[in-house]
Amino acid sequence: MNQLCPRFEKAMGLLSTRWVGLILFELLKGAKRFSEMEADLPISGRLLSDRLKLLEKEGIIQRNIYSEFPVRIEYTLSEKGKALEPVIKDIQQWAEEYITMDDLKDVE
Amino acid sequence: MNQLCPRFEKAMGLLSTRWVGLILFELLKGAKRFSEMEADLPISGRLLSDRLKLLEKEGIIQRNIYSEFPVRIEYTLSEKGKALEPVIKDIQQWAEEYITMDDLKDVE
DNA sequence: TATTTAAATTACTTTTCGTAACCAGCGTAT
DNA sequence: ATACGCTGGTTACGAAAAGTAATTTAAATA
Repeated sequence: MNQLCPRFEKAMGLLSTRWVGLILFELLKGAKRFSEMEADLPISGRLLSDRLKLLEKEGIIQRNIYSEFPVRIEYTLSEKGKALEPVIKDIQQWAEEYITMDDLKDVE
Repeated sequence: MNQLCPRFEKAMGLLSTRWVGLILFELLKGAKRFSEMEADLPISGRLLSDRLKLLEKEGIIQRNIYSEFPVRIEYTLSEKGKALEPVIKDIQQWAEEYITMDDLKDVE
């Protein structure tokens, strides 16, 4: 009986897309290349490629090409992306306070 | 080359589980019954059931049974769950500021 | 044109999702 | 007793998305 705010629903949809949070966390530390992110995150190249395209389309990240040898491509947060920093920080803080060792055992 | 914090990764995994964000948003408004959430959220009973079980297992929500006629079962946030309020509020604020009408058209 | 390196895609299998139909338990009416 | 109505789920199954590994594209040198 209660309408959800469409903007919130959209935002939540984006942020709850698998791996998007970790990619944002990574990019908050600064510009990153594809292979760096692939190494740092537990995500396959296929999905990393998908998610970077999604985030670029949504205006959250920028893709910068440097025509060096070999070619270098860096991903950075846009202003819209940087504005998500509080969200990520809050999650970090919550995790530190409420995620226990037991939670990490993950004995599903 | 950069290690992710396991607690953060776990928290992000939880929060980025489909529908979890919307369920939290719903429960921040107060106790809710299964059928209320099913009506309010664009989620099927099967997944709502799955997610409620997950969140209960993770200690984020509580399931309270009232033996009335007919039986009433209410879900509420635990302390751990309520502590996620800042995350949800930040997402709301970000959505209001950065999600445009265009974003909502979603013409993928 | 062949080489080198990074970035991205394709082909294929496994997991998760979404829809709709179905079941359980309990109090009440017949 | 048994049949019904109400809430709160679960099951079955086809569709969609994710995971893995091998392959392809592309650009600057040589």
